[in-house]
Amino acid sequence: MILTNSEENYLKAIYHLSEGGKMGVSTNDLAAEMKTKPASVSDMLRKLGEKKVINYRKYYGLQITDEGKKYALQTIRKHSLWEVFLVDKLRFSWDEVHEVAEQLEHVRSPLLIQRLDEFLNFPKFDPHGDPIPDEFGDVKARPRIALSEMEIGQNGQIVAVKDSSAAFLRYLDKVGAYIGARIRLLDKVEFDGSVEIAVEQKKLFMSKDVASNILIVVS
Amino acid sequence: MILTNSEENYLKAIYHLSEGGKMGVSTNDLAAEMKTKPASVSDMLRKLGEKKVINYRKYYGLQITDEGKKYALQTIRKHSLWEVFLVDKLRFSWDEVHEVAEQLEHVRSPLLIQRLDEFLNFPKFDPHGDPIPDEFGDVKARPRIALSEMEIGQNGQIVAVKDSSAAFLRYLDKVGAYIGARIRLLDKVEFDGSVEIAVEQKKLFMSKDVASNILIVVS
DNA sequence: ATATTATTTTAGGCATATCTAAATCAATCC
DNA sequence: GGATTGATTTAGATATGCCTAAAATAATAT
Repeated sequence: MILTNSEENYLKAIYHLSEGGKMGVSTNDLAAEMKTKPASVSDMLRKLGEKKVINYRKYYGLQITDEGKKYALQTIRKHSLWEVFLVDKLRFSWDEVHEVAEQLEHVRSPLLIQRLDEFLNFPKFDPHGDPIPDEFGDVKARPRIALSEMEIGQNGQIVAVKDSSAAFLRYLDKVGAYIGARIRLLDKVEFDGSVEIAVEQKKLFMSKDVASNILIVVS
Repeated sequence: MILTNSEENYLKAIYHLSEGGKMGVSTNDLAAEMKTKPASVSDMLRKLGEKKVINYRKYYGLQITDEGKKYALQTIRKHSLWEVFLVDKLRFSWDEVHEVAEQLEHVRSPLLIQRLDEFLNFPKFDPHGDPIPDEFGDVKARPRIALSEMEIGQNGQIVAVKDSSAAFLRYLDKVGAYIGARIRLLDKVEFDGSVEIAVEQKKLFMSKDVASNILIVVS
């Protein structure tokens, strides 16, 4: 079955939203993610339902099917490989790659992706530290460490927290340390184990207690 | 101004047809080239006329404008660079590249093309031996030699003939030596200067007289 | 010069993908 | 339980790009 570029993009967004959030994906959320209107999303959900890549019951909700996941992972794989190409071979910085990879991911040629993968030496993670699905759609679990265990100069991304108390989350919110935020460990204070980090460019200090409750994927 | 992918493709075809043939481009020819129907071409010509990339008078004919040429050459440049990438870096053979490059050429990112050009070491010719327009749309004139002057083992493409007599053209037609045909010089007979060549894979012998009237671009 | 033929264009439809405005459904609040 | 609110869907438009069938124009043949 052939999906249009637009259908591929929606499916990718649905996959990301349903993995990250765990709960159902709302029409409004999808509209925001796709920078479009809820009415357009409804239209598309009906089509994706007809193509069996999602289970869709109107006014109720949706669920991505195994078939749909396969397509989403395929697209994510292509996107990621192109990002690696742009950064490793064409000297793009990680903030320049997304828009271009968004276009490149829709090029249809299995041979191209196979050869690109080989040319890039079968990378396992994209420039943002996210794992690259293999040709069968299998995703390697990302090795995560506590922020307190990072080395000086290392970069990473917040992927989870151990403590989910409201007080802790309020604090994280205040300093801008949301899930997905980019972290760089600038310095470690040996005396008390506290750390100096940059969260999305913004420098701040953090106690060892806090830092050991934040899980990072290094990139 | 932004052109759609389809508009870019039409413009490229118009450019090629009006360069190669010299005479005006007919709606029918364009339809054949684009594998579509004349009615669709008429529609598109009106749009291209409105966008001032061609001068179009219905039932009369069309002419590509300077603006149009600029866009066509830009697209051809992107196509060619991707072809070089596919062949040089991803080990594609020259007959596998066209369809993929056809998709890649529509990716919009000036930085991408600039960096790709650099990554490929500023190639001047594509894998078919055609010149690659530079970023300003300038095309290097291709150095052409007579078939009789090729070295053994060299490959090239027929680009012109010196003798245009009907008899000569009939002969060329018979052996499949059309403009654009791929040539490989297999052997030269010192005694009479005759050559053994492969024209599009097909082996044949040719007298020095004939061979010196066929112009080749080596690749 | 008129008739035939070939080319080209218009008219009207279909599919994708989007939009705004209106209608419908679900959930929550007295 | 009924009314209000918010989310979602439908209805009706627009734009691209293609199609077939019919009309209009140009080229040619007699």
